[in-house]
Order: sequence, then structure tokens, then C-alpha cells
Amino acid sequence: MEFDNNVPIYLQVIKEIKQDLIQGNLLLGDKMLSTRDLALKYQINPNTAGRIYRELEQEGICYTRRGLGTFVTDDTTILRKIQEDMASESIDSFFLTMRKLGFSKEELLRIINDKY
Amino acid sequence: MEFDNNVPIYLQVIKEIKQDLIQGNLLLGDKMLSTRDLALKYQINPNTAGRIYRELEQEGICYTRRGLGTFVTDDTTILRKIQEDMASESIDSFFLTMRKLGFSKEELLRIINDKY
Amino acid sequence: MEFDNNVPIYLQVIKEIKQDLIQGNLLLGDKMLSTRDLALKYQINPNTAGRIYRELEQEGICYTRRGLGTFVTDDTTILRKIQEDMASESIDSFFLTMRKLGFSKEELLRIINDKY
Amino acid sequence: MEFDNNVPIYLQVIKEIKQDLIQGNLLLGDKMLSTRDLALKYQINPNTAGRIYRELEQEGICYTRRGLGTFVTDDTTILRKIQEDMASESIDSFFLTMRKLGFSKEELLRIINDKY
DNA sequence: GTGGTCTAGACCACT
DNA sequence: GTGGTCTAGACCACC
Repeated sequence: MEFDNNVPIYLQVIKEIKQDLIQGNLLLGDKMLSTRDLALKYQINPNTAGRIYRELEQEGICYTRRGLGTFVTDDTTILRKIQEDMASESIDSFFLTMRKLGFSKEELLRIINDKY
Repeated sequence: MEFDNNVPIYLQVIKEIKQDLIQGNLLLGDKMLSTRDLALKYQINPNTAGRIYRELEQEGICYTRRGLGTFVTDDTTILRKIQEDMASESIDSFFLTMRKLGFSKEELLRIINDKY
Repeated sequence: MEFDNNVPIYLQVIKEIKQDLIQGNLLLGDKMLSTRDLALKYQINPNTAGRIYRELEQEGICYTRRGLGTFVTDDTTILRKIQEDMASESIDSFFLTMRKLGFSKEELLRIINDKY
Repeated sequence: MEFDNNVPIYLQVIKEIKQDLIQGNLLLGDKMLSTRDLALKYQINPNTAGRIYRELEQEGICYTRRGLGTFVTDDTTILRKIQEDMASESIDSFFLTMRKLGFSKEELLRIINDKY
């Protein structure tokens, strides 16, 4: 994975993991990668991997069992919440930018029809 | 203006200035704010303001006349270039995110119709 | 090192580093001095050292790994490019000056034979 | 005339004027341009033009007569001195750079034969 | 007044 | 320890 040098790596990986959840690559209750393996997968430092799980835990997305590892929460509402948060943030910032760039609704509809 | 703490200030102001260009708040050939005034406007340090102009100059968006100030370039192609760059970046990242979040083309079209 | 007061320090150090590359004091892929050590070596401020690496990075001469340091690029074409750029600039400005000072080709050849 | 943004303008104009002397565009005893006209000729600020004459005066290259203007000195030794100074500086810095870039005497002779 | 450079010192993300 | 950003404040060349 290529990182955007202008955004903290841990935020970029967190986004990636959330998307894995939405896409079903990661299921409720699943055991997650060890911080060590997460570090290997993304070629990042183990400390950074640790931070990622710490942040996800704080958002209620995962929890840690001593000696067992880190697991995705069982909370069935969390998926929907993540998706809504990410989608609305993505949509809002997209709309804001495109509006500032002077794109009309028709142009946007056309672009999506053409490119998506 | 409020800054997103996760993105360097100078990049956020650069984006803002580019949008001012697109929106016509800043015209080709215009004298831009002095670095000191730019610093005042965005409540940033004059050095940071200087860096902003340095980066914009390097992108060919403005040029500097010693002792006179910084001016928007006269290059008429630059506007289009900026707009295309910013739009395609915005569109690409939006599409990527929405696809990963599982949105279909129809859903996107509906969202834009409803909310934009 | 002694700096020419009429030329920005960062440009003089950049020139020095490029020459180190040409002379093989610095090899492709090498880890470069940390900004702090570069600052010590040239008795300059760490910020100035940072700027030097930023400019070199932009010229494609080095790249940065977060938390690891700055490294000379692996691009094998860069050496030749740097050498050609520096040489042609040096030659052009030399020829221009000497011509304006009234030196003929024969005089230049004799000077080089005698002094180089 | 195009200025190198990294060197003070007044130094660049001084060099130009010295070369005019060497080339005979400006003769011993000649009345020089008024600061105002010098400013016009080089598209610089009158204050900068004033500084240029001040520096040249300090080097003994010209002198000022109140109400009459600025004149090239009559000192016949000055021409030779200027030429030698500029030539030796140009040669020294050229040799230094080319040596650092790894050019041999033969390569230099060939380049001069080809290009000068 | 204008931007450019430089120093000093701080905080931060990442290794 | 690594570079990146930011602030604060200074000096300079040029207008």
C-alpha cells in the first residue's frame, strides 16, 4: 500500500481497516491480525500498529483479550455506524470541493454515469 | 478559517487559494496579499505564509517581483489545469471510498440528485 | 566550510552535496546525514538543513522515509543529469563572462593549458 | 536583462557595467547614465541604481560631480585591474567547479575548442 | 512596504 | 532518533 505522505499513516490504515469491515473482509467477532502482523502487512512500525488498534478500540470497533489477541466487536450496530460516518464524511467533503470548483449537479451526474 | 489538524496548514491554505482562483475571487495577474497580510488573514505565521507562496510559485501559479509582491501568473492555461487537477483528485478519491463502502452507481446518482 | 555571503546558504550546501554525489563521496541509495547532523556539519540551523533536503527531494535526488531518514535516490540516471546540469551551467556562465572580457579562444586554451 | 533571483540585483548590474567598460561601450571619462536613466535601462528601482553608483565609486571606478552627474574615472590603470580581477575570479571559480565535477584538462580543451 | 533567509526553539508522527 | 511543521523574531535586499 502506498501512503499519502501528508496524512498520518495510522489514520490511513484505520480507514483501510474500516473499509475491510464494510466490505466484509473482516467480520464481526473475527480475530484481527496481531500488531506484529499488521505491521508486516502494511510495512509499518509495530508501535504504529499498536496505536492503530488503540484508536480502533477507543472507537468501540475492536477489543483486546490479554494473551488472545484483538477481536472485532460483536456489536451489530457498529457496522452501519461506521459506514454512515465514512460515507457522509466522504460525500460532504466531495460536495464541498466540487461546489467550490464550480461543478453543477448535471455535470456531476454525467461524470458519475461516465466514470463510475 | 478552521484548520483540519491532520493536514499541514500550508496545504490547506494552498487549496483555499486555488479555489479562490477557480471561483474568480483572484484573477490572472492580480497582486496577491502580502505574506504579512496572508498571515493575518489566516492567523498564521508570516514564515508559513511565505512557504505557501513559495510552493504556489513552484507550481507556476504565481511569481514574485522583488520588493513589489507576489502576483498571480498571466498564464491563461493555469486555471484550467488547476481545476482539472483538483477535480480529478477529488473525484478519484470519492469514487474509491464510495466503492469500498459498497455504494452502487444508482445509489450515488440518487444521493447527488437528492443532496447536491 | 566558508559561505559566500551573497548566496543563500541552502543553495551553497545543495551545490556541495551534489558535488559529493558526483565525486562519489555519496553513493546511490546511501543514507544521508540526518538533518541534525547536516546542521552540525555545516554549522547551520536544523530548519535550514531541512530545507536543503526538501529542495533536493524535489529535484528527485533524494527521498524520505518517515522516521528513518533521508536517502539518495536509486535512480542511476540522476548522477549524469546532475553532472550535465552543473557543468553546462558552469561552462555557459564562464564563456559568457570571458567573452565579455574580451578573451579569444586561443587565450582561453592557453590559460587552461597553463593553469588547470 | 534577466536577473538571477538568487543574486542581489545591484551586484548583477555592477558586473554588467564593468563589462561595458572592458568592452569599450563605456570609455574613461565618459559621463555615465543618470541614476534615473540607469533605473529605466535595467528596470530597477532608482534607489538600487543609486546604490550601484555608490559601490562603483567606492571601488574607484567612477566619481560624482554635484549637479553634473557621474563620470567614469580617468585612471588608466583601472581598466586593466577590473579585467584582471573579473577574469581571475571567473577562471578560479570555473576551474574549481569543473575539477569537482571531474573534468580533465583534455576534456576542457576539447569543450572550448568545440563550443567557444 | 515587499518577499527571502536564517536562527531558535517547540511539538508531532513515525521508527 | 528521524524528518515535518509551526511560531517568533531578526536581518537583508529591493521598491
